[in-house]
Amino acid sequence: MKIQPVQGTRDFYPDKMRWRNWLFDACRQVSQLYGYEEFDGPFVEYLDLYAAKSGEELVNEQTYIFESRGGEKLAIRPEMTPTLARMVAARQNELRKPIRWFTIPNIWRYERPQRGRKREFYQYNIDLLGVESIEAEAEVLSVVVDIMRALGLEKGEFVIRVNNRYYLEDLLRKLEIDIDKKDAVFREIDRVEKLKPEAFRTNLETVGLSADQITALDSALRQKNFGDFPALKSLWEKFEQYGISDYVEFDPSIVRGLLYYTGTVFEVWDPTKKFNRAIMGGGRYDNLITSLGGQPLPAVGIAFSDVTIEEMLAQQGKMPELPREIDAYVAYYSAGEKATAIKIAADLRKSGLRTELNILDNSLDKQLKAANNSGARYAIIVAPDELQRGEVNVKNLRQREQKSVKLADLGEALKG
RNA sequence: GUGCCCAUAGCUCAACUGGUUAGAGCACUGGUCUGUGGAACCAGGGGUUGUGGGUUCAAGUCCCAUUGGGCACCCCA
Repeated sequence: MKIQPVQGTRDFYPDKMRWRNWLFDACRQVSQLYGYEEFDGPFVEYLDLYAAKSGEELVNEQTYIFESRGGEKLAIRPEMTPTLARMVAARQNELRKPIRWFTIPNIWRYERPQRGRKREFYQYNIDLLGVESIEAEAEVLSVVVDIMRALGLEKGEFVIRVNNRYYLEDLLRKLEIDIDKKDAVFREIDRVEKLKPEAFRTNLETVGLSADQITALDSALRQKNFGDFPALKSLWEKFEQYGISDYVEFDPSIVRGLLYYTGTVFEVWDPTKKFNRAIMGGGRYDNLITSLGGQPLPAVGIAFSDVTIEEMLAQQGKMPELPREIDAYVAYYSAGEKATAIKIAADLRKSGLRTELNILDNSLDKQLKAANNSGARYAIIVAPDELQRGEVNVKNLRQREQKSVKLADLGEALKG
């Protein structure tokens, strides 16, 4: 019987796992540099947690829902923010503020997999809660910029597109577009880039906008200047102070689908747009904690997944080479030297060196080949003649040089 | 959830319009080389052609279903 993996799930063989760890390490390191702490939560929640505020389609069509044995409606987390909000609301008073948290949960969404989209993925989330000023946005985006740079992406290789939903609402008001039509109009704005111009017009006509309103809206969306809109103006001043203004640009067509965003929204994109989706998405969600029964608490967050970031790196030829690496491989001439080899390996490990011991009683020839494939920097060859002098051969596998070393000096010889 | 494309050894691919025991390169194992690795040469193992049905004298090749992968839509990380 041959069983294939479940659609859209991920197998991480060691080669791939090294990459995942590399990615997670970068996220953790940078987040901690800014004083953010890692947290985690359960990967199942009551469905109601999402029903409240996530997007309708996300909950109704893309969430894995099941009934527990007790008959409760449960959901496998399709995003992390509601869990974060629930946890914060539950201990709101005792938590030190502002709250700087990050997490890398495993997320599930029931969608048709395609490039940059699986059903199972890891999603780095960073959130800053308790800061009303737009300085929060600047700090969170600054972390994001540093992570991208830690991953090897420089200026011009990614761009953070920023907007503010209130700016859009303002725009609708100026164009005298009925506020009741906001959701429908936002939806079209959100995908204006993907729609053909005619489709954009027709869709808005269907919503009930006049030809003049559509033309005015269309040209306003091309305007890459937010004028004197206060929130955006001071946000750009902060970007300047944080030294990240080279990485951001204003884009009035950024809306975001999730319902809980208020004010600032942002997305990270591949500037070549070869990958025609946002790599990251986030924004301000000032009302989510209250809607889950907490006291008012402003919040800003952003998230990206291992799948999209991999696509981004691959697209730009930036996937790192991460070969297997250990410090030493212990080989031995014959079974007679094995006991000594075991002891040497144990000693090396005690001194913190990653040491693989040859475990098959095969020829030296094979052992050296294995040593080479193990990714070891050094091969330790335990052989009778040298052993009589209290020495072993130490072979630098990269430089192909070999010397005989006293057992007592072995640890020192491998440090360089 | 809708439409379309794809599926042959661990990997990348072959196999004329359906026609004899499904091939190659790389990788792997062994040998040339029983105290020393990445080269070369030689040899070898490994596929009931994703799975299950059907058509046919005959199917990797045609049909149906199913599973997985990909692209667009949808949505979104």
